[in-house]
Amino acid sequence: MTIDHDGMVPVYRQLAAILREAIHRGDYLPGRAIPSENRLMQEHGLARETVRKAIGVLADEGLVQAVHGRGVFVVERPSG
Amino acid sequence: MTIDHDGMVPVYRQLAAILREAIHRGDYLPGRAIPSENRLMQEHGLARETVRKAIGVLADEGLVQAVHGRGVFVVERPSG
DNA sequence: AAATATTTGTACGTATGTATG
DNA sequence: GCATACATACGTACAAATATT
Repeated sequence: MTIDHDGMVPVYRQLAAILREAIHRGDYLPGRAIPSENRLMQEHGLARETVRKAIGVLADEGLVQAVHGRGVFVVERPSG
Repeated sequence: MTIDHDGMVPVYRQLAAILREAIHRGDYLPGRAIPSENRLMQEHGLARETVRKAIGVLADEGLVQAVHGRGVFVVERPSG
C-alpha cells in the first residue's frame, strides 16, 4: 500500500484506510499496539500531524485507542 | 459574541475584536495564554488560518505575543 | 533512585490548493 | 486579480506519561 499525494483522497484518510485494513487482516491484534507515530511517519514518509489525523479517524471509529506514553492500541470490541 | 459570516467585517477581524475585548475585560490575564488556535477554531467554528489572522492582528497591536510550541500570551505592557 | 529513551499530547510556524465574492 | 476563508500537509518545539537502563 502506497500513499498517493496527488490523489483526490486526503493523505491522512489514505493512511487511515491502510491501517484499518491491516487491523481487519489481523496484522495488528486486539489489545496490542499499532506502530508508533514515529514509525508510521518514517515508513510512509509523512508528517506527524498527518499520522495523528489518520489515527484520529480510527479512534473516532472505535477501532483503536491511544494511551499517553504507551502507544495506540487495537480495541478488543470495535464499537460498530 | 458570535461571528457573522455574512457581515461586512471580515471574520478574522470580528474574532480579533472578540479576543481584544476579552483581554481588556481581564478574561485573559497578562502573562497568561489565550485559548489555543485549535480551541478557538472549535469554539468559533473557524479555519486555522482565520484564527491565526485574528491573532496576527492582536500581535501587531502588541496585545499578545505568540511563542512557538507554547501558546499565545497576553503581554504585560501593551505597546500603545 | 536517577538518567535516558520512547511515545503520545499540545501548540505555533509555514506552505499549498481550492473556493468564493 | 485580489482578499477572504477553509482544508490539507509538512516542520519545529516543548510537555507529560511511560518504559528502559
